[in-house]
Amino acid sequence: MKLQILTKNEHKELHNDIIAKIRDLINNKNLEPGDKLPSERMLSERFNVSRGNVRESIQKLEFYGILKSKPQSGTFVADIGQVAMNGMMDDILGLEDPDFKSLVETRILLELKTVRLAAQRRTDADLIKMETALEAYKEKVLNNEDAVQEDLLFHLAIAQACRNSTINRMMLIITPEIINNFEKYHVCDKDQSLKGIQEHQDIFDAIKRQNTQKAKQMMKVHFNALYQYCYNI
Amino acid sequence: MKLQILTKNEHKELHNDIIAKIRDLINNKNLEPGDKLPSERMLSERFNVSRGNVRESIQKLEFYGILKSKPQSGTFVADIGQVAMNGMMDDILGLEDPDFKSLVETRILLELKTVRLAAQRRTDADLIKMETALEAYKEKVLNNEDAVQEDLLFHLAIAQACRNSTINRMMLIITPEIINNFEKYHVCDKDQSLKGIQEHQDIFDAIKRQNTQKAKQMMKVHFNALYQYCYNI
DNA sequence: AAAACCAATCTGGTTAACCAATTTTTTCTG
DNA sequence: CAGAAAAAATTGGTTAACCAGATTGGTTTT
Repeated sequence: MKLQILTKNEHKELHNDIIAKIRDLINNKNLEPGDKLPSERMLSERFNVSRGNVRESIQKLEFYGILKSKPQSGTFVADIGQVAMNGMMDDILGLEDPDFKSLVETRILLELKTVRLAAQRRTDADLIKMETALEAYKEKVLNNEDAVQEDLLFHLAIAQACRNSTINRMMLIITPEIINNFEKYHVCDKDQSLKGIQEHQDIFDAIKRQNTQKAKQMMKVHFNALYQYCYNI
Repeated sequence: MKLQILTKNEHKELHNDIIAKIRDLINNKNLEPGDKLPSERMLSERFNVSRGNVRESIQKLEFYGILKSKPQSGTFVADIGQVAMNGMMDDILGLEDPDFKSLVETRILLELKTVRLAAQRRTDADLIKMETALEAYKEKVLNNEDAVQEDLLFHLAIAQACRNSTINRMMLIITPEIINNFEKYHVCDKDQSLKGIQEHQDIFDAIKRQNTQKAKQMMKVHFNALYQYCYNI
């Protein structure tokens, strides 16, 4: 086989192509939950791609819970049934790259929840972490320095305090994508930062006093500018 | 080097170990955004692990937006700054496996949003997809068959209609994990399924009439049993 | 006849060798 | 000496070879 280095897009297309072929294979062979897929070598030969590519696609399907690999044994169809499998496969293949609006919409949704949960569940250690991040943010802003990182860390500290590992993971996933878009669209400015100090302080105080309503309300205020901006792109 | 096959847990530990070492390296060498990391070969030698392990760790850090690989050139620190980088690294290293409660909590949060957005934004094509899934669900339940898959597909159809690729992606991530836990804890039963038909119908009707308030309310009702169950584990 | 055992085979996991694009260094030329 | 051209070294991407554990089918033993 000819060696060829792929661009990110070509790579993704090949990837999706293999995933679609695996789906068709499962359907054609009527493989049911628990059944074993042909070996990676057989698949790579049948699809006329390298074994590495097959492995990568299988790993993605494992990430989404559709397949399960067992070492030295084989790759198996997970227990989610044919109908669900096909539905999820279509979803996975149709996944678009996230746009800025959907990112912001999701971030606001998540953070309005994390701040409420954090107000309920925060420990003393969480408070210290948040306060540290808040002080670092203040110092940067008052020195007229860029404080995007410290802003971010304060929000991540809240997410950690909400004691929900799934939400926490999702915040981690969207955070870098948000940052990249922020830089691309130049969302931040100095005036915002000064207002931000008070807003961050209000949020922190509400969490400290375990006032869930107030915490959510203050977070809403904090996101107001971003919300407006996002919906006027 | 001795060959050794790792269990999933050992694999994860090695992985986190390498990530921590990369973080320390960036800090010690004071690498700033845009700077180049040592090559994969150098890292694998320095950390005394295989190059494949290093590659895998780098790919994870790329997923979270901390590093960027450029083919035939090198791996670079992303533009998020040292403070943010350290904060996110700690978060990534501290990520726990998702527990059932956090999954359900997150699913309810996401779906109360998707149903509202779907009611606003659904197209005719979305309606058809949802109705198809709904009819399949009805048929299964009325025939006294297991309908977990069809249930799931209806909810995924709503998620697609919400026109938010990020939320959609997150629904896809947690869905298989939810299913696995459902099976483990035997959440579903027959009585729920019969009630489920009416609840699904109510949700669908509200989305069709674009009644956002009603849609959210009906989804809340639909999740009530799950919510109670989850908080009493 | 059933159970225990063993070796050949098959599997996913792992490593090492190889490739092509890029970057750096050297050499050549004006 | 400066600049261009060429060659050597470096890099991430890719493929192929190898490994250890699991499976399987046949054989032996009880």
